[in-house]
Amino acid sequence: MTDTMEGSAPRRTRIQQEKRELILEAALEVFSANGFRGSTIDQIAEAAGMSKPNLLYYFRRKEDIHETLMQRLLDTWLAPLRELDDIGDPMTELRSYIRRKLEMARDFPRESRLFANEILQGAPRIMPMLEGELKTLVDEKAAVIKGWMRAGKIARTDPWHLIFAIWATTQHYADFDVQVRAVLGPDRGGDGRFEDAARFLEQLFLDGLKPKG
Amino acid sequence: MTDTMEGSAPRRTRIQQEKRELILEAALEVFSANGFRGSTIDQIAEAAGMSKPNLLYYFRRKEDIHETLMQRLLDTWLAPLRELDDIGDPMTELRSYIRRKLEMARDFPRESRLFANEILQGAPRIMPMLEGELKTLVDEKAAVIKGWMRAGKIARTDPWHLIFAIWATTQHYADFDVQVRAVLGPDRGGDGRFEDAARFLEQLFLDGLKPKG
DNA sequence: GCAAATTTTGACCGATTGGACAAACGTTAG
DNA sequence: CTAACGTTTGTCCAATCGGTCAAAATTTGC
Repeated sequence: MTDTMEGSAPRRTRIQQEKRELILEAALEVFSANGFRGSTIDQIAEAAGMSKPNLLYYFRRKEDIHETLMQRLLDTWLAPLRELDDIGDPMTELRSYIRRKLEMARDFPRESRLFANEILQGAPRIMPMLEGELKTLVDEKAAVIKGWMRAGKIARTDPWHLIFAIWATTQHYADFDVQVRAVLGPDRGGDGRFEDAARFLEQLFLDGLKPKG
Repeated sequence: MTDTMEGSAPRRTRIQQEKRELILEAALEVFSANGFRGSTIDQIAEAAGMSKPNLLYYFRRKEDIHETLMQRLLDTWLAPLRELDDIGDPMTELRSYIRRKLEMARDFPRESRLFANEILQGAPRIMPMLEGELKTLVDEKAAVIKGWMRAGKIARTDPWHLIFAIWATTQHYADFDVQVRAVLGPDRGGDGRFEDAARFLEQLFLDGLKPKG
């Protein structure tokens, strides 16, 4: 191996690609459960079924794994918001955005927790991305929502805080999963909890709590 | 010192009381910023202005500090929900519950993050409390809310998920503070963000997003 | 088949960690 | 004053951590 594996032209072997994927998968499992500092290279190596020095052959530092994981995460994580589009009925757009976010919390809880962990610790490694890419995207979508409000399609309110509320309520089911399960109990906390949540969130965001009539 | 400091009758000195408070305050700062495993006794000792062995004289293990902190936290953390009462107008009760929760996120962000950290890691140390005390309280308040729904005072929906949504949206401003600030930017992310959030959440929960009229 | 390149491993290292311990220091009641 | 008790500190230890390194094992290009 003459390459440093980090440059702009990775040029990787078949084995390198496979093993790196294996490591990233294992690291996602470990990091999301224990946080960055709470996770050890040994844990990740064991979860990936290889020795520690072998893992360090593919990622020279623990931080490199985390960084790679984080970069990939953010792209897929923001995809639903990117899809929020000006064309189409606003209420329908919002409803499907909420549903997509909730589906991500259900299908990718580890990614959600990894992200939550990073933010909780003050986002030391992704702060530039929050102030740059993320802020730009949110501002852009907030403008779209503002347009809907001006057109009288949805009630006037703060688009930024609306987005925060959608993030908070949906990701809650991934990040606080153990609490949700504990409170709902064995029967209601089963697989059906996501459908219940979907129904509730749709009603909350679209109708509020005011009694009808 | 003949006492173990752990029994049912602590019997503590004036200095012990003061120093233990000092340590708990310092530990809250450190634990909430770095998580349990990410925090070191040395960090806490330095934040408390004492040496590590001296700190270990008051709390024999790192885990004891965390446990004590967690026990105190839960009481104050659930106080707003305990106050949710059957008497009084349902809409007013819910509004002030939301406001109280948001005020706690504003005034006690470290406590919120400490709690979030613990849940994110799977709540290894407080699981019994979640399944016991917390579940009981939530079930009780869910019954109250259900009564309001039956009486036609508020729209029919799932009380448990309603409580989750209130938790998620309010605590979001403490747990994801850096993200909220980054997205809102220097001007809108200032001190006023909590008033904006309060206005938004009130509208969201009480009126929904449906355009009026 | 073979040489070069890549992959894997065991042994090891310095730094950090949680915690133990005895000695020194301070406080207080008689 | 002083003996008993409470407090503080310096020193030390074993375990764990992230990471190195050279040698062995394996794969790959020709």
